[in-house]
Amino acid sequence: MSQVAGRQQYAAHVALTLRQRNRLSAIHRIMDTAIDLFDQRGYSGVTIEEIAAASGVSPRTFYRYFGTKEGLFTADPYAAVGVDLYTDQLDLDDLPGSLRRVIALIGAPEGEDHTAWRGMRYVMEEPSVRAAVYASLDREADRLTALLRERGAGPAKARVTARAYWFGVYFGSLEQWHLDGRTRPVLDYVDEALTVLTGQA
Amino acid sequence: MSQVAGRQQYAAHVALTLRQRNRLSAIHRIMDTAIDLFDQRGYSGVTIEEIAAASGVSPRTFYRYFGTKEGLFTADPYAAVGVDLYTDQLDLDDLPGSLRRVIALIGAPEGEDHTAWRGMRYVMEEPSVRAAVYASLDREADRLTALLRERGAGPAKARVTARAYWFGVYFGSLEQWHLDGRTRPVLDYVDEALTVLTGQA
DNA sequence: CAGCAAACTGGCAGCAACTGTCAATAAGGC
DNA sequence: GCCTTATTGACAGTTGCTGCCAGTTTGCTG
Repeated sequence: MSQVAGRQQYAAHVALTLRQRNRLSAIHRIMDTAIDLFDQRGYSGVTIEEIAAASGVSPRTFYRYFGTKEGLFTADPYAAVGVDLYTDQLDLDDLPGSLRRVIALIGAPEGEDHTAWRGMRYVMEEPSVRAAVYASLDREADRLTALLRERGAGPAKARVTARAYWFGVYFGSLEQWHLDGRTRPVLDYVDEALTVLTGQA
Repeated sequence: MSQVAGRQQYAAHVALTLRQRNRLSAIHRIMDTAIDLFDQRGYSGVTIEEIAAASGVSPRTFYRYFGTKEGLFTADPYAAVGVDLYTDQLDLDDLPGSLRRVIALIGAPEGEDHTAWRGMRYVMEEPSVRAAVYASLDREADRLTALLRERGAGPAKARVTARAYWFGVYFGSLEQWHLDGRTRPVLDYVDEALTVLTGQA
């Protein structure tokens, strides 16, 4: 989820210490600054040193926050604060519904300039970023596989289902939506994709 | 296909020029040497400079052949010779059968030491290698999506199906097989995974 | 078989991503 | 207001990767 559009403003209702608030605002500032620069000069045309300088932070700190350059797109600011948006929405008996809720929660699809979706272009078009997002999907699929197994699903069923949902339906829907120019609502694409898997029209 | 175990001996029946033969043997030599070194000191414990030196090749040439360090695991030696093993096996009206043929063709699963499967460990366990393999799957899924669309499938159906097959069934099966210690035949896992998608027991 | 164009290789220089270390600084409990 | 502890910045160093050019090998052609 957050790996594709992980820069949100929800969940401000958690009590945060000053350090955490500073950290969080720095993270958001760096993310915005970075995408501004990318929009100007392209992803590979911007160095981390530049991003750090423009954000008023040392390069070393950038790495502490994001780990890698691609981490800008996969880091979930709220994970550091202990908020797990994904698990809250998960219902193992209703994966389609869970997926719809996660997508809906990420942000309103209308509005090309919605800050949450500005990074989508790079996720889809920049190979290294795309690869990093896939690694996130991989981890999520692993988590889901384990949960399904706890519920009694066989290894094959659990693994294939989890991967089909995350890589096929989730990412596939977002990609198709992006390729179509983001005109129709994302949820339409998700619904279409879900019927392919579940088989019912 | 080849991205997971792309170091085979099949297709020696193609007429090759001296340059191509030299290139091919160098590629195989480098791959073998590299995995030997990895087995000794771990993936990140070996530098490309060392691999090149041990293979009797300049580092620059390594990059010309493989592009990246992970390219060792995703490069298909036979693509350079114009052999497309995948397309030959593809039947759009029988994706399950196509997948079984591709897996069967990669190599006999028996024999832990079969040279084709030595790299599997790194594909599964080394994050950067895994990511590179995912990028390969991504490309294959794209190809398959386009082919399915040409056959009249809708965008959602084509995209979700292609991704579910490559990421879910193909990679999922190999992973499960690897996790289980490579005891039962791979094709058993593929069959199990296929029934999850197609729905029939 | 000689000669030539093309492909290939190696070495060098350089950039940028990333990491370990340690001193300096800021935050939060007492 | 102090003292512990987490967080940051600066520095130096390693490694993956690329552009460039000169030297060599290959394989076609007259």
